[in-house]
Amino acid sequence: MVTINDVANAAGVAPSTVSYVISGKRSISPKTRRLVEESIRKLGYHPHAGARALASSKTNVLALVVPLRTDLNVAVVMQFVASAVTAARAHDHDLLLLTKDEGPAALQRVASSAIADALIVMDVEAADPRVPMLLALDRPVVLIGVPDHPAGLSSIDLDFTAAGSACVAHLARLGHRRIALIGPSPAVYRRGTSYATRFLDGFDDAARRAGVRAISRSCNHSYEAASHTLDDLFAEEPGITGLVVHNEAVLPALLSVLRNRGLTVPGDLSVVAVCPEAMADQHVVALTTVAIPAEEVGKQAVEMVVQRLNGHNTPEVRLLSPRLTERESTAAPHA
Amino acid sequence: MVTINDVANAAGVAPSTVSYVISGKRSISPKTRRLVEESIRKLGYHPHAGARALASSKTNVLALVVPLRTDLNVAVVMQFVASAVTAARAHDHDLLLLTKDEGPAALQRVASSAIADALIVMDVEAADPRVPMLLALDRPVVLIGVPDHPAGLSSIDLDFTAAGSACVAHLARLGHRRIALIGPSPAVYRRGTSYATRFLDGFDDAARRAGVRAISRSCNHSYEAASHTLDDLFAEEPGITGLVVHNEAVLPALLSVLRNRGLTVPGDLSVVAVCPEAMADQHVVALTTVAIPAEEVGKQAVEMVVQRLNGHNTPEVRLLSPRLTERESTAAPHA
DNA sequence: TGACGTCATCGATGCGCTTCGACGAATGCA
DNA sequence: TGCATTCGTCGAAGCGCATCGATGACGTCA
Repeated sequence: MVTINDVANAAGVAPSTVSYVISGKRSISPKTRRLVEESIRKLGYHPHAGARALASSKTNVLALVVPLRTDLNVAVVMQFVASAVTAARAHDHDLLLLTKDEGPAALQRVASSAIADALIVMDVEAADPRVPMLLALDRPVVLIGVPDHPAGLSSIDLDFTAAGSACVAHLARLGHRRIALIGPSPAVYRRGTSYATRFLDGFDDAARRAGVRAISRSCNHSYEAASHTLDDLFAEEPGITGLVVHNEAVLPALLSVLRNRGLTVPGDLSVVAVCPEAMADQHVVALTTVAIPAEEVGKQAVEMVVQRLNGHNTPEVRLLSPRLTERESTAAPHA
Repeated sequence: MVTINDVANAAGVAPSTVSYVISGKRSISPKTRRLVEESIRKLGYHPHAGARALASSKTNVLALVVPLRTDLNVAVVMQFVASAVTAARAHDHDLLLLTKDEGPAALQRVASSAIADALIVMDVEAADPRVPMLLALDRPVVLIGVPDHPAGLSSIDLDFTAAGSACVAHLARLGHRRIALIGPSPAVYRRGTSYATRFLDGFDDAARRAGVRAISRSCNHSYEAASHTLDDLFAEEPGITGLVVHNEAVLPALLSVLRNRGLTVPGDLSVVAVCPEAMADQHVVALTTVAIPAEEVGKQAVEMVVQRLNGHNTPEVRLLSPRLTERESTAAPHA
């Protein structure tokens, strides 16, 4: 292994000088800098991460806690992770992957062992058992999703309440008076994932304000489930002309069901989907969507956490404003 | 921070004794062991990862290089990562996430800085530029996917050649004489990802052996693309009665297209899909599949790498046998 | 009873790095 | 010319741990 001493010898300087060349924490004459940098390159020197962590109490690693269920959100989670790792590298950090399944103990472990400098936690629930422990961790933490009591933690998420409202507002503006929400699977509600209820709140609220009749159902993402949910909705409220789908996974199945029943979109039924932008064009008819800005969230999460590592010490809650993009799946209802 | 010295003091023993209690590398009297373990628990001691890495030259971290394009394979990649991280934890290792985009330099960096003990590299291409560097790395490496010249590297993958053959064999056995393959997107072939061509080889080969007329097309995963590809195939070979789909992402769109054209599955057309088992039931008709055993691959990849870390030093190429599960989407063709 | 082996524990050393205080040389100003 | 600064560099200390050789205590066997 090439050490800082090897570099120092090769360059004819002291090891500490090499260190200062690398960190830039003291001024170095152009001549020595050049000498050292050449030796580094020539020897292919890379500082030993462990030694560095030991001496400086910094690992340059961020821990990312991800829900690795394969049943849900896959595309969204993936987008998020991708942008987070990119952003982290841009700030000279690596990403350590933890799963939600490992529970609070894993967070404790990673923090106490100085494996990571900070944590980013996805899929936070309304009353998340991890929150109190994260507070006690004395390392920067950023949550994706907003718990009921964020206390001193930073968090970031799409403003799902506003998103719910935006969908209703759009349909109402087009003239729809009876609409329905197809929400996430019952499991999501059961887990208390707060985005589901926040969206529903925004949906109901906007419907009330707009004087629109609105009902909702949660729905699994099989073809069967989509079909049953639709039956339920039309049974309760036969005159539905607008559908809000807050469940990316069921979209393909749902659109198939509609087609099989001879219902055209947007002719018979307008559809607004809450999903990643990229998913809008993967269907027969391009979908009007409220985008889930997974990339933006990932990037900002990393940046918030890096800021806090740099001493910026005020917790902050960021809610990104929803953006509704009108495409072909919504139109005014038949008179 | 709680150090090994704190524990030693609390327990009234030497630091080295604490170390031996933890590692089990020397015998310890039951009494001291109890004392030490209690102190560890009471103080909430976790060994400092950096210090440990420095002293022992082991990080207990595995680097996982993932293709984080969101356009492709998302579900498969996700499954794989999930099982890898679980398996890694089972062997007391953490997972560091690297993206393919970072290129060979990132691998170099991670290895030279002693950030990770070993590497697992996904989405390996036939002539992968990373292979030579990985060889020079002097750390265990396991590849997911098989390059043309695996040289001294271990690798694991589904036996895609056999998978291609299995699909053809199944359709041939049912009596189909004209079949088509809808393959991955052109981008995949362009990148030289070897599983695509291996599958195609197996497909062609089996068709020849079975005396079946077989053609193939690559296909993007939009609705449009699916529709065009289908046109192409039927233009070239009007009598097609069996379809092999080696492209998870296009499945929903493809099935929609078929339905819209009034083609029933398996009545007019039998469909065999190559995709994760979990995806088989997400469609109107449960799909006959050759499973992509992402979980198994992830788990075994980790286990191979851990074995090599434990001194088991022979590179090994594992090809998992395909498993075809017959469901509702295949049947004998109309006479 | 003495020589010897085993078991449990200790102390010292070093892993590779960052950081702090110290120090000589070059520079400023009077 | 002399003194105070500033600049660039060095050496030493210490981060928390694993590991090796050494050391006693104890038991065994002759």
